[in-house]
Amino acid sequence: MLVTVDVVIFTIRDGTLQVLLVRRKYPPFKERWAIPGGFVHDRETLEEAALRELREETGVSDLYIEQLYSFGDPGRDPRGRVVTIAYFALVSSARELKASTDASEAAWFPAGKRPPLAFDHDQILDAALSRLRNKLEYTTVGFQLLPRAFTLTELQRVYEAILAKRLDKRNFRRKMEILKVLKPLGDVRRSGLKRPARLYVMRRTKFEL
Amino acid sequence: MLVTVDVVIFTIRDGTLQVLLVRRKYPPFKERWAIPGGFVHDRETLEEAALRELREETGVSDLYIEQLYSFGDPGRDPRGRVVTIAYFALVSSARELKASTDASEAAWFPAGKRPPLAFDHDQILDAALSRLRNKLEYTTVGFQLLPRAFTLTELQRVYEAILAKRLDKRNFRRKMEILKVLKPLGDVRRSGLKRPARLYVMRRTKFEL
DNA sequence: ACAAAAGTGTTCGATATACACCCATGT
DNA sequence: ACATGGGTGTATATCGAACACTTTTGT
Repeated sequence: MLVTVDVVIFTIRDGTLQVLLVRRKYPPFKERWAIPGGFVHDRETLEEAALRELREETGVSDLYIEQLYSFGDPGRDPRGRVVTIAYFALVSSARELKASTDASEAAWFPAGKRPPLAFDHDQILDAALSRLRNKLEYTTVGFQLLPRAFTLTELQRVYEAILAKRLDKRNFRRKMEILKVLKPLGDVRRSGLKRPARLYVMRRTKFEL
Repeated sequence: MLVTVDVVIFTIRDGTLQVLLVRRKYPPFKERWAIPGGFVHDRETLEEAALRELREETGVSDLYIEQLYSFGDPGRDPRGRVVTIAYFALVSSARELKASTDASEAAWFPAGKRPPLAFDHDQILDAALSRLRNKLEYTTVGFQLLPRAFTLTELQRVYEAILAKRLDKRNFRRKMEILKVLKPLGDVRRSGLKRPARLYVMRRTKFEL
């Protein structure tokens, strides 16, 4: 029986939640877009395999990753029995990513507006999305999508992009304050023609996440 | 690479949350207790495999089951690379279970007071316990541990056994009322020398769980 | 009559939501 | 001076936690 890992890689681009997909070059599902993934090697843990796939696709390695769910219906891959352990990962929007992999065409798609995917990858992506939305509410995963230093408005835009709804600025800021994870940097970001915004970094907390 | 399913089977016995373990007859971990499990067959889904293991161990088949997490560290099984998809299942305390399997010795242990287990099964069991406790708070999984008809006190005892703490009777009943999942049966249970308790069944809701 | 478990409301603090105006900056 | 996004507080509704007495039955 074959075991693979598939990694749903999210980032924020242009203010929307986007997911990295690769275009398949061979059958089955030739030319269809799919979630990046590959076989688990003999001496690596499942998470190491997921991190390796991630690094191969994006070039980055130190980031948030979490096991999502395992999919193994017979027939999900027409070539044979393949069980996949799905992971999801969050990449900071500041990271410079390998433009497109040597081996395969890769591109970012808005998570909600994407082409139909190969295999059961639509199902996997939906599971990742709903897990991400859930965790956003009771953890600090959202911070993983931003660069080290960020403004409160940027953070709020991340939440809004993921939840796909507008949030109240004052309530949002109060909630963040209660979490006690924001450390003011004293510094500001001047982004052009308006009042500069204070910068924050995430305080390392043992809990949350 | 080998793929197995392991199933953490919970029930309520003597007012405590118990888990079904089997004693291993062969190395590795000969004589140690372990979570029941086995290989995934070629033409069955992962969940079907988990249900089959469950039926083989307990003789029951229509019950609550849910995928928990996958464990696949190299070295978790000294015989070779084995990835296991862990499930957890809830068996109603009313069910008559096969006393002990033909093939292997099986027994119930209090979930909190159990012997050290084979492989990484302690880790799996801990994960199952914390998942169960979590889900208890925002779903109706707890009902799965009771027979079809039950009293409110019985239901409260289930919650208390799982959370390992006492709950307030009035607050508990109000919470159940808000859930709108209790259908009064009109009938009562006379259990001896005291006031009879009203019986309820769970109303089938599409949501929850 | 009494022992034993069933059943029932109210108060209070904490948390979540709705809502509008002034501030600092660059041009 | 004005346009732009940054920043701030209060009032109300909702939810969870604490808490004690009366009712129904069998003996």
